Amino acid sequence: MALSSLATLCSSPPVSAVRDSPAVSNLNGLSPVADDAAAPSAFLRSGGGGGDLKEIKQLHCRVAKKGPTHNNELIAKCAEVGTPESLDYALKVFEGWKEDECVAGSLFVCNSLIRACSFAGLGERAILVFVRMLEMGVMPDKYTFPFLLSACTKVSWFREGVQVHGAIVKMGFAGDMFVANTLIHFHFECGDVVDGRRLFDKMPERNVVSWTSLICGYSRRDCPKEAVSLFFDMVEAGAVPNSVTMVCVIAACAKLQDLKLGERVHSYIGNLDIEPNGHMVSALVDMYMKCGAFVTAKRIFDCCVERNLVLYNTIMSHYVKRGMAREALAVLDEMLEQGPQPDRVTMLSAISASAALNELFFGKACHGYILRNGLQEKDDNINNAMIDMYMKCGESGLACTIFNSMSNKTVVSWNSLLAGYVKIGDVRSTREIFDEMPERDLVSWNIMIGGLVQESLFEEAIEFFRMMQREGIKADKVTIVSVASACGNLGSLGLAKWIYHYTEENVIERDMLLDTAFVDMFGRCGDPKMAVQIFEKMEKRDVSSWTAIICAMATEGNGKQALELFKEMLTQGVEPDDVTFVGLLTACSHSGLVEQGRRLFQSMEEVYGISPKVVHYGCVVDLLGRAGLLEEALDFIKSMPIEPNDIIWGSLLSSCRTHKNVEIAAYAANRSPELTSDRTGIPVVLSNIYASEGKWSEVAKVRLKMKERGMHKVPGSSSTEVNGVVHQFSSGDESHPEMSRIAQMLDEINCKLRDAGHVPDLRNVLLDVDDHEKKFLLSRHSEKLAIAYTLISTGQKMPVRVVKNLRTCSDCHTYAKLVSKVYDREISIRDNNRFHFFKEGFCSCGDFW
DNA sequence: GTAGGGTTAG
Repeated sequence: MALSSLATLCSSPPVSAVRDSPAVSNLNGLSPVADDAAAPSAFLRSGGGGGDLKEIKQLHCRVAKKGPTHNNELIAKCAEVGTPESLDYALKVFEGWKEDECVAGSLFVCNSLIRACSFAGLGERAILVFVRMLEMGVMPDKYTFPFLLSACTKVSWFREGVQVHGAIVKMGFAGDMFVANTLIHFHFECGDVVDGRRLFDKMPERNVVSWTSLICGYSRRDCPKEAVSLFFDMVEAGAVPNSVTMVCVIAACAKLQDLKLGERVHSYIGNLDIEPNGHMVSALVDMYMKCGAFVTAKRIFDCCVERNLVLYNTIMSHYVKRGMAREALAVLDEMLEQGPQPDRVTMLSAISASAALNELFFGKACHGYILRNGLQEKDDNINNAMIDMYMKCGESGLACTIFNSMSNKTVVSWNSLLAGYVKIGDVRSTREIFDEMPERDLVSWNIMIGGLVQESLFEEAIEFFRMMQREGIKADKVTIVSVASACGNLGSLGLAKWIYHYTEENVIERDMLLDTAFVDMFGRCGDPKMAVQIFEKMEKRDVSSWTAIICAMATEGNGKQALELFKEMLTQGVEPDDVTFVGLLTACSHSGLVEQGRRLFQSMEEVYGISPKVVHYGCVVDLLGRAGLLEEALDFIKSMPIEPNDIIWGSLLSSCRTHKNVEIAAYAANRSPELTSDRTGIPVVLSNIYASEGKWSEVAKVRLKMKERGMHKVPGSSSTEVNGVVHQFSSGDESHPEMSRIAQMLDEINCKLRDAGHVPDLRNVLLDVDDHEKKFLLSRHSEKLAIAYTLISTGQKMPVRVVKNLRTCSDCHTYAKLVSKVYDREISIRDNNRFHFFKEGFCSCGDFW
């Protein structure tokens, strides 16, 4: 942590506003001992201008009786000082001016005053001066208008600007190049691209500023392509770009995120012999960062000795965006030691960095600094960023205090709060805020949908997506990434196809992230062909894209293909991450590739420097257990350097079930920490193992234990989609409206299967009842209900797709195989672990799962 | 005298 920064941030002299701050009481308690002497002087500087105003007043007293000429002197002095106070003072003097006091030189003074107002960003005062000078009969000249118009532009006073434009034309100054240049700028800032361009085209002669205004205008109006192409036109036309032109065109390249183009434009700086300045360095660093050329950007930053505020802010914001929050704070450290005084943009990055690092202490220090310097006044962004920071640091109370104190809550303020509650996982508050919002935009919906997905409320996420459509909000790629994830988790191929077509029909921008989400979605929905098709068409693929396709292969049970893809990924120079290994190990496990799995696990740390997490150990336990190597799996667990969790023991247990090993099962169950927690997986599996071996007294013991702890078994449930409607069945469920037809069908299937030689495996019934009852219960497993319903509700040869919440039992597996043959239907069952594709009596898993 | 870089939420 940047301690010196903290010390400095906390030791600045407080102003009255700090006392009213919600955070301040805490901050005062936390602040290191104030040591003003150690703080950089810039930090202690007060507002400035107070002394100058005193000087102005003294001057006023001295010249008061000397006549009108001296008023000029006084106003010129005010303009020179240029603070709001001094300009107000000038206006007051100006107000008292009488017409006959105007003398030669007054026009010059008025122009200077308007110029000063424009510089200070005080458009209103500039207009006042202009109106007053007209009243007094001081006629403006061509020097009056550029600053007057630019003052209007700066404060977005477009109505007044249009009036000024009228005055310009009436008074005959429209032909002046300087005035025309300002008019171009004004029109572009109004959003009036066409008129701006027309003005440029009509100019009889142009200078570098004319070109630059046009290039800048296009770039800022989100037409960076036109901006860059105009730059080349300009060079072609023989006009010589200067450093301002370069800044504008570099900014346009940054917007395009086109590194090649950026480098080409960069080379002009040397070729045209343009002296590099601070503005240009900042623009270049920003451009290279936005184009992903981090090393080049960093080199330019490091080489620059005279680092100005914007350059620091640029590098800081990019560090934060790239997840390098510590580095961002190190930059702040350097600024506080030697550099320019941090401003509101600096603090926005500092707050973001605090939020990313969960550094509440530092965040509060930033809050204090912001209040002491009044940076939060008139700046909603700062307040919004602080809401975000406090929410991320777990201080929802402080976040709400800031939120409630804001007089001008924008949709962004609401969204920041909303996103904060999503991050804590507080679905109820999120929903309440969402309902309470006076206005919702695309981001609000995206936060809500993303939040529901995060909380595994996939159906609700889809429902919100539909609601969003009904309200006429057009989804973007961020929405679709969340929705695709929801579809993938629901495993509904119909929904997946629908959302995919929605994206194509609505021409929603595709990027690597979205394509990767689609690959993942189709992988999970049992359409690996589609996943591969999308993957192959991708222009750029990162580690997540490769991982998604590897996982798709793993889910399908295509271990060999998964390993092939991994090889290809390495050839293309993409480094695997820990998630990639989850996919690879799962793939090996599902395909019985024990040796390959062992080797991959070994290589994780040795070759790729990735320390295995619990989930990877779980995969290996699964790999060994499924292959029947239960002793080795147990030894492996015993040798783990980290504490095995419920999932590890659960995985071993379920292998014990498959391979009927009661001893190891009992051992594992007793080691599992879950028996003392309130989740149910392990006791259920254990009781199932005892049940399948007919050890009913043991079953009763485990069940009693569960009951005492208030646990209950999660009921098996399967869903299937028929004509776009999802039908849900739970085990033994008779509530479906078409239950009598389903029962009839179940009987028919049972007869046909019996004729085909199928004997129900009654060990799958985990209750102590007679065989007749067992047969009945077995025939009502949820996947069987779903299969039967789909068979009677869909046409011949239509595939049957079932999604199950638990692992499918061995009887249902055999059942599905035979149904696929007897009824000549392709059947897929996605259980909580993988896909099974049944066709002509065989399953894609090769009975290995 | 006109034109320029960095900005919060998904």
